[in-house]
Amino acid sequence: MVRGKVQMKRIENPVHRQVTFCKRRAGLLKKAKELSVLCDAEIGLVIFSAHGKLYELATHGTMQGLLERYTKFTRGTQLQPEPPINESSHPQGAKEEIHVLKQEIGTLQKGLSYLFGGGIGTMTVEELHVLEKYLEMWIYQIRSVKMNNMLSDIQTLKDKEGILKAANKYLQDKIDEENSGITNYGQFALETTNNTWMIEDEIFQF
Amino acid sequence: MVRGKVQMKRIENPVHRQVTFCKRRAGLLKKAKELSVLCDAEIGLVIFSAHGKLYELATHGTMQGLLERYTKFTRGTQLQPEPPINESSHPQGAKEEIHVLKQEIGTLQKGLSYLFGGGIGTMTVEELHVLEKYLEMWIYQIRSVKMNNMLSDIQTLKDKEGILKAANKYLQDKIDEENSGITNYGQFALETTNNTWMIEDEIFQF
DNA sequence: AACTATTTATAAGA
DNA sequence: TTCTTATAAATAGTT
Repeated sequence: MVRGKVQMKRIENPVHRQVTFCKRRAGLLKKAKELSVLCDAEIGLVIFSAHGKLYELATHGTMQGLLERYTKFTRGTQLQPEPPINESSHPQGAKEEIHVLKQEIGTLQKGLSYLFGGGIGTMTVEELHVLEKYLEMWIYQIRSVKMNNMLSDIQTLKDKEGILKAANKYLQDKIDEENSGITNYGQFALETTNNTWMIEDEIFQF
Repeated sequence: MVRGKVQMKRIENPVHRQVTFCKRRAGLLKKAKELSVLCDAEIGLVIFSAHGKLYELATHGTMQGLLERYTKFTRGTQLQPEPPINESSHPQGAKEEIHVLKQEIGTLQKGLSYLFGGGIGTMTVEELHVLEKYLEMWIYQIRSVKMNNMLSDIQTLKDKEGILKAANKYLQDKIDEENSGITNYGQFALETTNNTWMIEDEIFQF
């Protein structure tokens, strides 16, 4: 007998939980069928028990058919509002761009799930190959040669910087040595911090 | 008030049908949530009204996640682990965000390889086209962010280089001016070509 | 949307 | 699981 309201939380007693699961599952499936019949609605119901067992109901045809309908229905709203980003329009806000990018990825993930979860037709080996090629290309491009080239450019510039600094210091030392006690030209080029250089009275900041 | 048992057949009166649909739909969704909470079950419920409107419920995460699980379950295939994407250190700030993006990509990649590795994909040529577009866009955007950061690094180094060159030249001029006709120290630091610098007798090549 | 007479679902015990 | 039964919850028809 029902003694008072049931608390809306997980039933801790495993036996009770299992019994309740059986009963309510049956009830839910029944209600779903009734709604479908009475109101001419198409209903899909998927239940995974805590232990991973699957129970399902599809009222108008197969679950696969329903998922296709669902995919078609949601694809329009989930995938389409996908504005391409123009990175040059946000030259300063890398942060903002990244935020949008994250959203893009989320949407994409969603969209892909729909595409694959409720896809239509059968994929041939040929199609699989095409898709594989795309993924390979994708990964390859992320690690692309262009990236390597840019990294190498950066290294070259860093090397140049080191040599220029050495040359600068050498010249400074020469001046100091030559004019010690005679004339004081002051510091012409001085690295005051990691990011600031002072030449004569002018300060350059990176 | 309820007068006798309800006949388990489509309600012909459209107004009654609509009202019943609203009420029973709410009840069904509530029951589904309750079953999920009480018995720790993952439930997905999709309802298309007679007029095609969609109502849905997914209790653990998203519907697409559930559909993935459903697809996986019904296909009886297993998910293979996926190696992470390569790491490329970046000196500027957006590093962390990019790392997160990479992880996101890894997750998606995982899902994709499962879906494709499973060998039972269901995609039309049309859908493949859509996916193709999205992958292209995605690649472009990820590269964009990385590219921007790297370009900014290069610019900073180039700026440094320019200032160092200016300092170098300034010092050289001072020496020339001071010691003209008296002592010839030669060229301490001289850019001989685009890629070669000579300091004293040593030649540095980039 | 709110009300209420009934039916229906179901928790606990067996 | 299934049956029983006391009670809670859902809801059909009305306002």
